[in-house]
Amino acid sequence: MEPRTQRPRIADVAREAGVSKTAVSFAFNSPDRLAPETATRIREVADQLGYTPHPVARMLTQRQTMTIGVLTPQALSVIFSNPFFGAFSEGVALAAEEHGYGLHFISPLHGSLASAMTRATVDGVVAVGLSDSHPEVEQIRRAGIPIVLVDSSALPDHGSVEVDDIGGAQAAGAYIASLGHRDVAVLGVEPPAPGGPDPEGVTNRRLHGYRAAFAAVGVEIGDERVVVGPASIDGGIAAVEQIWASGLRPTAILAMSDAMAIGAMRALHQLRLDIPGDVSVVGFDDIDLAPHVDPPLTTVHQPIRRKGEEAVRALLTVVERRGPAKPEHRRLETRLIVRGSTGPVPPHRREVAADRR
Amino acid sequence: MEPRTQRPRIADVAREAGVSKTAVSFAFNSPDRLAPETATRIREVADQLGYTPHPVARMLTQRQTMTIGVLTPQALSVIFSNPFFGAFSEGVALAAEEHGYGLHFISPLHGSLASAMTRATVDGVVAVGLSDSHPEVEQIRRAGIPIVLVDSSALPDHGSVEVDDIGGAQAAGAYIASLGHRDVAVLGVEPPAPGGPDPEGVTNRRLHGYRAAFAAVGVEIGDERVVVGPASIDGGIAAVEQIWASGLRPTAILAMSDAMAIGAMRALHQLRLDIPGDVSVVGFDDIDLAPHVDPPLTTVHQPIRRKGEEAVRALLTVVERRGPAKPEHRRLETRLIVRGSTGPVPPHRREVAADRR
DNA sequence: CCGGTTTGCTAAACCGGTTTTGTGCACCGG
DNA sequence: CCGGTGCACAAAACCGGTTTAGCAAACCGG
Repeated sequence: MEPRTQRPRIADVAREAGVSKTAVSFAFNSPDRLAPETATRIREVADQLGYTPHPVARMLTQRQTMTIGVLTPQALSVIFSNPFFGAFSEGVALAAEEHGYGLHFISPLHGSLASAMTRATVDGVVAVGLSDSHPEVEQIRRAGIPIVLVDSSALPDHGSVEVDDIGGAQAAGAYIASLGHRDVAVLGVEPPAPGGPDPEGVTNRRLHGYRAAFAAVGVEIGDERVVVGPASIDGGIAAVEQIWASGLRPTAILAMSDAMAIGAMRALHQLRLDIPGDVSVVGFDDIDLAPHVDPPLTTVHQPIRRKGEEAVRALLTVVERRGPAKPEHRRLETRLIVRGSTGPVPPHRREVAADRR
Repeated sequence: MEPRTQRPRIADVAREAGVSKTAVSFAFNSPDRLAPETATRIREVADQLGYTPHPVARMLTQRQTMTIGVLTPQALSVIFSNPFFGAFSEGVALAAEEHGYGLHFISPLHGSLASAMTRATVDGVVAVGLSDSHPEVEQIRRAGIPIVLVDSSALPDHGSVEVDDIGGAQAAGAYIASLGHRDVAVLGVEPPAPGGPDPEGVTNRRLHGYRAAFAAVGVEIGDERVVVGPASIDGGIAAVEQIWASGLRPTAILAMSDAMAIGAMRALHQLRLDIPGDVSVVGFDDIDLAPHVDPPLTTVHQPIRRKGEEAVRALLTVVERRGPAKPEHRRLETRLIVRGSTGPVPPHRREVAADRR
């Protein structure tokens, strides 16, 4: 009465073709070990029955999944709202496809990254924005899964790909300072871990760069001038609203992501402020659309796609050779790209450097 | 001499705890079938050994992967370059995470979607832009994998989610026509299948809408005015270059994706043309950044995220209940959003309707 | 005190393949 | 004519778990 199992199994093919399971397996995986006509006969029977080897069973015996995971400490639904991630995924996908690997996105399941990890069937993972402060990393290594960290070089014995965050931020800060701005605000990206600002995280590295640049002109960027939020347009809008609500009136905004910068511009526009006439805005990432927004966004360029590609390449070198090759640590360049969203500080806000504190 | 197998297996835990494999399995999956203290003891041993059940083995016995696939007929690296896809993925991810499912992206492996499918371990797939002209669909159904089609309602016995492409395109066309434009060009999205223009595809539906709108004012949009390319910024640039190279000088461009529209604007800008003064541009999708580009993009809005969500929901209703519930077919609304990239036809190009053919 | 049910666990079968080992037969040189 | 080698396939073990069937001891009402 039960319709039995839906899809044909290897045993069905074997019976139908009058051979053993072994023969069927051979027909698919090493046909040269069979007499040619036997092999073809088996295959005929197989696809006449509509048989394809069950991928899970195959994974189990071969001990590999031909899949790499992309691990994010935040929900995919928030991650994907940042255009940066799309471009990054593009790079990851490019390298993965090139090597015949599939892509599996892993994000916290019911709030737990750890439990999501245990469900995931991957040969290795690219973890973005995950520092060693995350206990998950330890769990992954215990599971013996190769891992490459993106945007955090925390673990020396695992591969990593990052960019020169400090240098990029410093360049952006120095440029803004050179335009005469002394009253600035910083828009930081939400730390992945809700538990405090990760000292090794992207946010802090970039902040360090900004601060270094302004320290050089004798200006200190206080914590009250740094507001963090999700790296999205809405996040940028909310951040600017918060800044204005707190009474600050900066003449320049340093955003750690282009999406936030664009949101900031929208919010400023709503406040009837001109960019860059009243307020300058500089982003970070240089997403594809950065040159196309109004005004064209001055931002720190980072090679987003290459970041994804390099991460996968680094991962695959350790995945594909059994032995743990010495982990690669790669740091990619950043550079400031000046477009139209930045300009000199407005005259009435000009102050002598010594004026301020 | 061999370091044996890396990660501990269930048998190791069983031996160490002095119980049977069954007991260990129970300790994890149905602890109530064990004496409380036995269960806790087993778990202690387990995580002291660093044991977690092997996900692949678990999949095999439970006959489910808790993963859904997103199937695209094009390489992920090209798909992800379209901001639309990021937003779509956001919706997919949201619904998937909500139900505890992981996400697996499936794209052609070595050029073959079919072989990529056989490798994929998923409980169901959301196929975007895949019509029944793709033989893969047949293969998937034979494998007994539930499927929901996005942007093509071709198969009545599978769920589908689409938007009112024709209506949206018609609205866009009618609006452009109402501004006096009679000389237009269309930027179509590359048909997923290299094998000719899929008559059921998105491109043709939208084209149908545009043509209907212009037919109403007595203008026929000839095939020479339709150029297709990848749905990306670069695709839009290339398409406009091709149009200009062919000698056409349209006063309005109807793009089937915002990314192409933005690329088109860039190319037009390079040609020293003003938007919308010389040429009007209208997109399709209404991506997040559409209001922020220069000039703000007039476009046809479609609920991108909801499309992803609905697709997953429709898929899960059939995945989660054994029996094949009657497939859902959902069609979402589109609407024209007028912003700044469109305007009246320039005076020197104004022509009486009767003038043209 | 006895037959029957419940409790707590184990042995064995199973999921659907791959891989190792084994076997019958043809072939082949000595 | 005979032992050795190679070929084509089969039998059985295995991958790492879950699930079913089963069994001994404890419990329980009469």
